[in-house]
Amino acid sequence: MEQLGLSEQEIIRREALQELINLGIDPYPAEEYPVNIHTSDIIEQFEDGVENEKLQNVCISGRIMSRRIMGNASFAELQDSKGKIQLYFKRDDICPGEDKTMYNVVFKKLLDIGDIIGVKGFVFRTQMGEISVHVKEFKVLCKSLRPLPIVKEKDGKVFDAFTDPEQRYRQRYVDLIVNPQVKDVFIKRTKIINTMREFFNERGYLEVETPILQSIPGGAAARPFITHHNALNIPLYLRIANELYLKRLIVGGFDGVYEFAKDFRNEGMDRTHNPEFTVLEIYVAYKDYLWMMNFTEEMIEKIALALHGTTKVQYGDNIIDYKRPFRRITMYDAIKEYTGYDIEGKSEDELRQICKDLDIETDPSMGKGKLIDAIFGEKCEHNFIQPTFIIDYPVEMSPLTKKHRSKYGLTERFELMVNGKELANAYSELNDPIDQRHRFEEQLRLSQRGDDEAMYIDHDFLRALEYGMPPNSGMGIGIDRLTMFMTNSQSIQDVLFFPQMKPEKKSEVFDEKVFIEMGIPEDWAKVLIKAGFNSVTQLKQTSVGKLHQILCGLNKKHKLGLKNPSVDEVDQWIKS
RNA sequence: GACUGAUUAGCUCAGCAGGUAGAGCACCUGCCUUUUAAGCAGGGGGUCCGGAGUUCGAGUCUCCGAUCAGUCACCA
Repeated sequence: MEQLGLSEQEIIRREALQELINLGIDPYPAEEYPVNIHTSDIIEQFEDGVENEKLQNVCISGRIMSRRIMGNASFAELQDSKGKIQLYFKRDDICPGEDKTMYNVVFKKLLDIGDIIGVKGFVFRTQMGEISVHVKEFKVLCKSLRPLPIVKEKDGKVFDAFTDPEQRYRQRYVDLIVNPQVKDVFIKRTKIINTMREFFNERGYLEVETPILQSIPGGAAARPFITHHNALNIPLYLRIANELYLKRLIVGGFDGVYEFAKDFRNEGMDRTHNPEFTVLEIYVAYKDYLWMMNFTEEMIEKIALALHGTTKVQYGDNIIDYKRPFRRITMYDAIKEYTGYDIEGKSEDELRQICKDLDIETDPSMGKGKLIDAIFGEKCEHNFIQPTFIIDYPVEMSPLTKKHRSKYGLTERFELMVNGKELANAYSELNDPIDQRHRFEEQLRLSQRGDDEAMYIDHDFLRALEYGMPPNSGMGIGIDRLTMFMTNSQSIQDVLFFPQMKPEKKSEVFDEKVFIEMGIPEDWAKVLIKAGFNSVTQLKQTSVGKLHQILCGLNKKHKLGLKNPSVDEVDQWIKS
């Protein structure tokens, strides 16, 4: 009965699976396969006319990606984790004796594109000049029951590429199999993280883990995901940031702590936002934001070099140069540069007027900080394509940042802009507990004014500050965005293995029980559903003769092997 | 959440001005012992996203819904 839901090709593959079993071949063997080399190594190491012992006896495994069968000889492409190589199968080499089953039946009939096999043989170059493995023996390692999308390629040109975004993201495993460039992005992503980790570890900073379930979602302003702890009977939030916990560790006496953290924000999704995302946050004691700027530059330059061997990286139409030093400009100068307005010392009302003049929408809940942020966001941010540090943010926008050492009303904060987007954010951290309390209270006032993004007050964090937190500087950088920039990916979905999607539409299963209860045998009930009957009324509206025809037809078509009912029987089913 | 567009075979896509649903690859049968987007000759395969409507007749027109994508809104 199971063939009812399957395509023709899937049925054929299941039949092949059964035939393999009938031949005594285990399509899913348990034992280790003694692979001794990767495809890419073979291609690198092969030299014409050079006797290479290792290549005389290779043992590789992977997935069959294409087959070209030509009578008693065949070619196939095998793909492993590192690449692809062509295989050459010759009937009389595979089957030296009388019995040609392994070639004629197993290889030619029962194997398919997508199957995973292991082969042993020697490396040679074909007349057409392609380095190939001449197969002496092969072994089925895993039978594939679903046909893969077929992607063909010639001279670097790809035909029938598997491009549908929905399928690529939902079935990333398929995407990874047939689109080799995809793998590359994720390898780079890991390389970015490893480069950063090394950079921090070299300096003696400690990688730590802090809570993801928090009772106060602090450290940033964003709507959280809420969950519930049954045993404690309290709400818990998935963290929107880990900043306040890392600072507690600085209070505790560590010189430098960092965490690659999954954060969660219950907000819109688009090309640059996913509800869960990864941020690196690092805090270093006794440093300030000027030090942190140099540190950040050095780190990013190093990443670019590690990935590309150069500081110049293509992103869309632009070439971004991550060579140190990056441009630095204050937020006020940036606003002056792009709007002509000098907002230094302006009151909230004056700022509101400027917004109006600049055609920027405001609402009454917006304080000075938000107004300035709106001007910057609307008029300036997108202009900073090359890496640029925007420094000295207004105090109202930065409730966790130390006041500027010399400029009144500002804080010691920078954001790194690249490609017109925020990439990193850093401060000289506020360690004055009394000031911190005032800032939180100010946030509370904003929230009472209707700003639903103002920060929550975390009293335990304030208590920690009261014990004394050494001066320090912290920096956060979005790993997903950094990966996008470093791999020329235009969508965050391309740098996440499994981007958030709406749940797959479950095919509406009309319960066959309803038919069974009418007295229809279970097998035939399933056939009826296959035939598209989803309700009793629908069934009763169909003439008995037609129904009988449909049922017998499907039975034959799908080779179900059921005994056809008589017209009278069918009549009784729908009469009841 | 709003607007626009997409949804047809396993995959990539055609399909008109309503009239029995098409191609290439994949699949099946046969031929072919160094091919390569292999080739040659045959063949099967579709709830045209779902539902309702208009019509003698809907993949095609109208409405409702689902999913995806893009833009915007939201998002320091």
